[in-house]
Amino acid sequence: MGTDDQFRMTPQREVILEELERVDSHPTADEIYEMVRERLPRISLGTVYRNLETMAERGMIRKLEVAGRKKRFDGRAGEHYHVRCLECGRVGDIDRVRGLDALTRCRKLAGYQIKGYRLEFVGYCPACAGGS
Amino acid sequence: MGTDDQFRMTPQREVILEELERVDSHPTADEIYEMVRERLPRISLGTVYRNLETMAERGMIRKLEVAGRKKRFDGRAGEHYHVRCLECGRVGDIDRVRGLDALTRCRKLAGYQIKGYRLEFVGYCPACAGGS
DNA sequence: CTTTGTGCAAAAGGTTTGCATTCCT
DNA sequence: AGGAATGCAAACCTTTTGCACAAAG
Repeated sequence: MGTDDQFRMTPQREVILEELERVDSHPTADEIYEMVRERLPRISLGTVYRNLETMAERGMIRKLEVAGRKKRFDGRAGEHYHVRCLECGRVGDIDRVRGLDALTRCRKLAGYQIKGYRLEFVGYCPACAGGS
Repeated sequence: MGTDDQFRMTPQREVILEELERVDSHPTADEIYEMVRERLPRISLGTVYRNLETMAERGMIRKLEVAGRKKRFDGRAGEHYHVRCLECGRVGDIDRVRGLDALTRCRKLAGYQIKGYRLEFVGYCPACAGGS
């Protein structure tokens, strides 16, 4: 009575996971592809996309929902905020901590020069009310 | 010594602007295209894209920096937050008000069932430091 | 032998761009 | 004329998908 199908830890997945955990840059799919390709030259971009998706569904990695054209992925656990560079698009982390406000942390930890923030709530609209 | 080139208020731009101000749904470019097309059947999608971009640069409208695949546009002035429906992708507004916290407002005003939020800071990373 | 994953290449979705033409001024 | 904007179609970039083959249980 397997509710979920079996997941196989293939070499491709192992390497993707390792590379993703090695960096803290929230790479895009094609960046991950390039990183992985140095170790598995024959891997295909399609496989990278498929596996990132699969692993994100299983909670093994995180798919970032940030503004911008390309999707980004993250090997880190735990909730945290992000900082996006207006110039180069780079995305950094900010721990989600109480007590010390995030803006201050941001300046201190990452050296980012903060210009503002975007707050986006998510949930179910009246029409879709299906959420619960 | 014209720093900026001249901007012409063409019928196409007028209609795009009117339609955008008429709704509060933060339409995507193709939704705007459909709306506008009922009044200007011969307008092209390219023109819509170009004009949305141009008008956003001039601050006449706002290009939303929200998560998701398609870009969205907004005819409203003033800063405000957004709510995104996890089911249908609809994007609603929440005024940025002090005193009454946003979560409460969100439930009251829009009837959204809030499941969480995304906070994204923006600024310049150490490498791009050019911001000032 | 059945299921799951892979590589490859084609398709799809969204946006941008080149070019000849039209519209203003 | 001369610059700016338009329509059309082709190009582009990112992501997804179909399919035949390979690998794992």
